[in-house]
Amino acid sequence: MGTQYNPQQIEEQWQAEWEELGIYKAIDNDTRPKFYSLVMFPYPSGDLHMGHMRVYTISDVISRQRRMMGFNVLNPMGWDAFGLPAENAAIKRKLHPEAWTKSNIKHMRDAQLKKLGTSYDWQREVNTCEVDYYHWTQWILLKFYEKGLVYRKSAPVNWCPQCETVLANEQVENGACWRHPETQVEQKMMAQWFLKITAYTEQLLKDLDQLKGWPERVCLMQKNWIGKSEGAELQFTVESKPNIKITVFTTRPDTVFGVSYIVLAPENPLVAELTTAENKDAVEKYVAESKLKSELDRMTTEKDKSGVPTGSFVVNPFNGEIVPVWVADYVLMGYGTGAVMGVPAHDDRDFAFASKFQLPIREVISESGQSTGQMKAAYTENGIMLNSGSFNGLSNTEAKSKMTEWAAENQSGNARVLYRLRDWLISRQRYWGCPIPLVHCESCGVVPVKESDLPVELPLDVEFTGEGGSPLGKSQKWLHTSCPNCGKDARRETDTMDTFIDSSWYYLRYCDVQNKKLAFDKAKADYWMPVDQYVGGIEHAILHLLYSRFFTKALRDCGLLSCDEPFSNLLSQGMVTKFSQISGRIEKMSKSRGNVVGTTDFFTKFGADSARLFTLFAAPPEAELEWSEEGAIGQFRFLGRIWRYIQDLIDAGILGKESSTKKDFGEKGYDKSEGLSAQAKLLLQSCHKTIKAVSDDLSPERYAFNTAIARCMELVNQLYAFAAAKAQEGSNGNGSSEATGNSAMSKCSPQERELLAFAARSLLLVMAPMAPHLSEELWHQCGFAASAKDSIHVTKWPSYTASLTEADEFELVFQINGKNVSKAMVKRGISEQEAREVALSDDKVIKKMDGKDPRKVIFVKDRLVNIVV
RNA sequence: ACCCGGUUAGGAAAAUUGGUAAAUCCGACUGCCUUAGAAGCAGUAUUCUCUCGGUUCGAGUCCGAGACCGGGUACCA
Repeated sequence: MGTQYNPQQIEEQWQAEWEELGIYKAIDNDTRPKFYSLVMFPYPSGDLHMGHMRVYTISDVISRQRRMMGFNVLNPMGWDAFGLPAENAAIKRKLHPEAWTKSNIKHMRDAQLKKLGTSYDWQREVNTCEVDYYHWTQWILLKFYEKGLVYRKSAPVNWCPQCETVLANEQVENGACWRHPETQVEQKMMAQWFLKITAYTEQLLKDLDQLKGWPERVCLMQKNWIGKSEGAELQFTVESKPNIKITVFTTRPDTVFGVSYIVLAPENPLVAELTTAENKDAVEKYVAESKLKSELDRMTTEKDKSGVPTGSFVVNPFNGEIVPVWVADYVLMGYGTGAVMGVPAHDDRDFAFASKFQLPIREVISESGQSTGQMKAAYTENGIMLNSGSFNGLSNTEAKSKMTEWAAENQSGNARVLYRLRDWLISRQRYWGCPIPLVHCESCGVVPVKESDLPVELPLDVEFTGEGGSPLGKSQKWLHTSCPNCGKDARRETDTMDTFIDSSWYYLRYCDVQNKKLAFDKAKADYWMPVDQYVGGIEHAILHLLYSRFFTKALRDCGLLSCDEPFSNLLSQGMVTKFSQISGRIEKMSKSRGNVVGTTDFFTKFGADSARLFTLFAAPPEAELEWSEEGAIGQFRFLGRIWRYIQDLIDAGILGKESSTKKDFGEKGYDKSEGLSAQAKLLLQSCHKTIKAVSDDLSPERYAFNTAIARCMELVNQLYAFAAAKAQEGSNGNGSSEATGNSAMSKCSPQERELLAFAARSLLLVMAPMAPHLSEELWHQCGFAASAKDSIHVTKWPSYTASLTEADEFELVFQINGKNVSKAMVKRGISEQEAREVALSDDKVIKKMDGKDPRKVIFVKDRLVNIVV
C-alpha cells in the first residue's frame, strides 16, 4: 500500500530543493528565446491572503509552462516598499518605517510567496526603499531633469490646519482629516514638482494601437483618461476694457451664435478684474465658498448649478452681441482656459444654468434647419445651422471648421486640441519615499545634485509625529548642504517622490539588478524587454500602466532603452470575493470587510497545490472568483485521486524507480493503438487529447486555466474508468469497491502497462505548471526523473499525435429542418454522399419525412446531415 | 447621466470559425464497503441558454430593442 497524499510532507521539501538547484534562474543573453513574465509587485503591507494569491498563481503558471516550452524565462519578484502605511505604522507603533517594511517583506517572501510554490528568480529581487534601488530612481529623475521633463509650479494641496501638514488624497475622508474628523481640509497653494508627461500625450495615445495584447477596455480607459478633444479657442473682448480678452475653449465653435453668457471659473484671475463695484461682495463671497466646497461637494452626484454675475460684459466676435460674464464653479480652472461660453440651447449644463438664472436660450442648430420653438432640453445632436448669419443652412459639422477658419482670419480665435491629461504632480510632503535629488541655493536657485554625489540617502533619525510639516525638514543635519554649483550653503528639497515613480521602472531594474554604475545596462534591457506577459489588477489600468509607458518612452529618448512600449501583453485578473459577515454580501476579499482567508492555515491543511488549482479552476482569469472552502477541498480530492492512482501503479510495479516499464516515449508519445481493448484505446486517445487541449488552454491566446484543469480531470476520470473495466475483467460483476489496486493493475498486459506509464507521464507533465509540488514528487516516485537532481519543471513540455486525439468513429447527427431526429455511429471523414445515404435510410428519419422529398440536404463534415423538406 | 462588460442546471462554469447545449468542480441524492470517508469507489437527477423581434437549412453564439446585474468616468466645455 502506498502512502497517503500529504502536501505538508512534500511541498516544503521541494521548495527547498528547487531553490538549491537554481532551476528558476534567468540567464542573460541565452540562446533560447526569451520570455519575460512579470507580475505587479506588491506593497509590503504585512500579510497576503488567498485573494492576493490569485495573481501570483496565474503569473507563475504562465512562467512555468513557458519554461517547459523551452523559453529562457525571466520571472522576478520585488517590493513596492515606499509609501504611507509604513509611516502611519511608525506614528502609531513607534516603529521605524524601515524596520516595519523589512519585517513585512521577510514574512511575505518566506512564509507566503515561497510557500505558494512560486518559481521566482530571487536573485533579482528588487526593493524600492533600498538605497541600491532608489539611488537609480534619483538618477533617472536627474536624466529627466536634464531633458527638461521636471519642473516646479504652484499647485493646490490638501492641508490640515490641525496637523499643519499636507495630506495625501487617501488621507482626506469626507473632506476632513483622517486624524481629525472634525477638521475641514483646506486647499492650499504650494510649490510642487511635476513631471512633464504631457510632452508625450500624443505618443501615449497613438501607441495604444500597438498594444494588441492588452484588454480593449484598458486601452479605452487610458484613451478616456488622456481625453483628447478637438475644438477651438475663441476670444471675447470685454466691453468696458477692450484691452482684456476672455479666451474660451470649446469643442462646439459651431454654436457660437447661440452664446448668451460667458462663465469664468472662481479661481480665474480675471474674476477680480472684471467684477464691478456693485457685484464685488457677492462675487467675493461666492469665490470664498467655492474654495471650501471642492472636496466635499465633488462627492454629491447631482449638483444644483450655482453662480453670480460679475457685472461685466463681453462682445461676441461673430455677431457683435453683448453678453454678460458670470462666475460659476461648474467651470474648472484646471481645464482649458478656465472660461467657457454658455450656449444653453446646445449644452445640457448650460441649459440648466440658463434656466435657473433666466438667461436667454437661442437655438442655432436643429434637425431641419428650422426653428423648433420653445426648447425643453438642449439639442446636442448634429443638424443644420440657423440664426447664424452667413453660416445658416450649412451642416453643423461643416460649420465647425468654417467658423474656426473665420475666427482665425478675424484674429478672434484658432483651432485647438486639448487633452484631459495633465502633468504628473510628483511631490509628496512625506518621509517614507525617495528623496528628490535637488538643492535650493540662494544664489543659484534650484540645482541638481551631482550624479557622483548620489544617492541622496533618507536620514534614519527622524521623528514621526505626523504633525508640523514634512519630516525631512525637521532633520537639520540632513537639510543643510552645500550648493553643487557655487559651494555656498544650500537647502535640500524636502519633498519625496510619489511612489508611482518607483514602480514606473522596476521592470527595467529586474533586467540588471546588480548594476552599480547604471540603473540598468542597455544591452540587457534590450535583451529582456519588452515584458512578454504582464499580470496584475485592473485597479492599475490607468495610472501605473500609463506612467510606466511614459517612463519607457522618456528613457528611450534619453538613449537608455530601445523599446517604445514596456508591456506587450497584459492580463488583468479579476478580484477574489467572499461572503462578508459585516455587510451580509459577497464582496472583495479584504481585511476591512472581515472576509479574508489566510494562506498559512490552508497551506498546512490542504497544501499550496490545492489552493493554486482552486484559484485557477473556479473562474476564468479575468472574471471575478468567489473563494469557497468546499471548492478548494474539491481540488484537494482531485490531487488525492491522482496520488492514489499513481501509488497503485507503483505498487503494481508498472512505475517506480526500479520498474522496467518504458519511461520515455519520444517526440510523438506512446502511439501504438493496435491490439488495445476499446477501453484502452479510449485512454490512449484521452492522453493525446489532454496534451493537445492543455497546451492550447495554457497558450497566450487563451490562458484558460479553468478548462485546462477540467481536461486533466477528464484524463484522470478516464484512468479510473480503465481501471474499473480492468477490475471487471473475469471478476463477474460484483468486484471490489476499489477500482484500482494491485488486483486490477496486475491484470494489465505489457502493452497496457506501457500505456499506463505514458498516461501517468503525460498527466504529470501537463499538471506541472499548475500543481508543481505534487507533480514533482510523483515524477520522482515514478522514476521519470533522470536523477535526483532532475526536475519535472525543466522537462520538455509533451507533444501529441494529432490523429490519436479523436476516436475514428463518431455520432453523425441527422436533422430535419434543423431539428435533431436521429443519429448513427459512422467513420470519421465520411463523404457527403455516404452520409446522405446513411441519413436517408435511417428509420426515424424515414418516419419523420413521411414520404416527402428532401428539398435540400446540408452536410457538415464530421458533424451532421440536415434535411430540409 | 455617459462609456464599457455580463446574464447558460441549486452554485461556479464549458461550448476556438453559427452545427448533438451543459465538459469539469461544488452542492443534493442512491448504491457499495468487513480501514464508513472535511479525503474512498460506482452511479443518479436538475434544464433548454434573461425577454421580445430579425437574419439563417440551422442561433447560447450574428444583428436590433428591452429587463436585470457588475465595472469605469463623473460638471473636461
